[in-house]
Amino acid sequence: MQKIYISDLKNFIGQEITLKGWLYNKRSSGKVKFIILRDGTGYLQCVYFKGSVTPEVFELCDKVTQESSIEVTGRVKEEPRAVGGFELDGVDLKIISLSQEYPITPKEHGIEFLMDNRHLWLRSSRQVAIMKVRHRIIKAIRDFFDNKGFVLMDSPILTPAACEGTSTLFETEYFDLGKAYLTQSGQLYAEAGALALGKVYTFGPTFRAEKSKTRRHLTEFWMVEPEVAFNDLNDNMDLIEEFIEYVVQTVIADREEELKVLERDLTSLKNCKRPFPRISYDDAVEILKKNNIDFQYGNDLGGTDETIISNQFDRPVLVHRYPQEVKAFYMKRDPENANLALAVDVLAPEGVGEIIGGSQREDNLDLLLERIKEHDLPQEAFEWYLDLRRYGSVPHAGFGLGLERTVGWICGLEHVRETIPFPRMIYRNTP
RNA sequence: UCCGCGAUAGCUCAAUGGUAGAGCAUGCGGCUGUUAACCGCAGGGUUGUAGGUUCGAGUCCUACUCGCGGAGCCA
Repeated sequence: MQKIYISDLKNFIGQEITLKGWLYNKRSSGKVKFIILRDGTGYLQCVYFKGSVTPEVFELCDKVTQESSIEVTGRVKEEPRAVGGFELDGVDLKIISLSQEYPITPKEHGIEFLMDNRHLWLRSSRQVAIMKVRHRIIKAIRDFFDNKGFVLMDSPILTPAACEGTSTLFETEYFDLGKAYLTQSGQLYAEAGALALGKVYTFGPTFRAEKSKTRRHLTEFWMVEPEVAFNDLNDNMDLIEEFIEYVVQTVIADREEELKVLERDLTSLKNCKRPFPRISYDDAVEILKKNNIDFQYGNDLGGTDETIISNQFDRPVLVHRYPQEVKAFYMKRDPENANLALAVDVLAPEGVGEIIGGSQREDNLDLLLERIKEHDLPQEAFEWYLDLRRYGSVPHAGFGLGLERTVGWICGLEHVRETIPFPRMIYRNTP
């Protein structure tokens, strides 16, 4: 038998149908019972009148508890008073499994309680909406690169050494080969891919063992990292702009309903069209000074600095050419000023902050060797990476976009912990 | 790691150093159009843990545990 979902109801008006799902909420008014059914595709109010169903069915309406799995049968009609615009005139109700007392009631809860019950919290309408937007963002990201001829080339998750040599990594024993680490970035492998396939992207989980404790940090998060051979910093920024515009515009057009559930004001997101402002690090420092921020030239931009800078603009801003000391060893120096790295960060508006970090890579073997020594990195571990400069090196560039921060921005969420089904944070690895 | 805040009923919270309370949830009753429905009644507590001050501690002090917000670091 063909399964019918709530999202298909417009095709069944006037017909008697059977739907399966869970009881989201119920209300009663003596001789009328209202049961809100959810099935993952939507919500449907089912109405049971005492006069039009058997006494057994009417009694079941009282017995059935929140989140019980149920099967409802009745006639579909349009009903502007009900959620979703449709209503089921119920004739039958079957309980598939009666739920025990459900911990998440239709009232306020604290974040600790909700996080402890994350596996159940995911059933509530807000979380469902977030997961649907997340999925659409992932699809938009993949569509964008696929349509431009990029090849998805996955990078390993277990790696022999730090990619950037700075962050603290999760460590594990790897048979007789000593220690292995959970990757913090697929970028170095993406570079190998770019020199093999021209345009590639990696899209997978990455790990940071930093004891970060802010609304922007997870220990496990997803990152998409495109890498393009023969691209310089400007090409990279062009790609970033086109990419962000595509993802944001596609998602807000295609997930309007979910963003409405999240009460997201779309004004700022609709603004998110090319060209984006591009400012240098020096310009950014000027902005901070004008805002009376005591900022030391040469430092990296902090969270509050980013907020002040991004608040100057009505769409994402690209900040380029940072002091090389605060950036990774593999970034190419600016030929016009060796103190600057050809890096670019993207700061999202509305106080969201950094969502992208990227750069043109150092393609000169000797300079890269110098950088590795300066950063005190073990050269042996990077021999394969250096080979990319020994055998047909080319200018190339790429960037990494943090998926959860992007989801948080588009959904208008305070904290990234709601943007991933099961967040991993410094004080939480359950459920 | 550092700074700040917090822990009381299943959940969210209240309670001048003096008998531990409300809303929601649960159970029972009422209501033929409810929208976190509403109205009435009932059950529900080792106040995070361990010490201390006091005639008396949920409340004051000390330590610990757990969590939350932020900083640093980063996407």
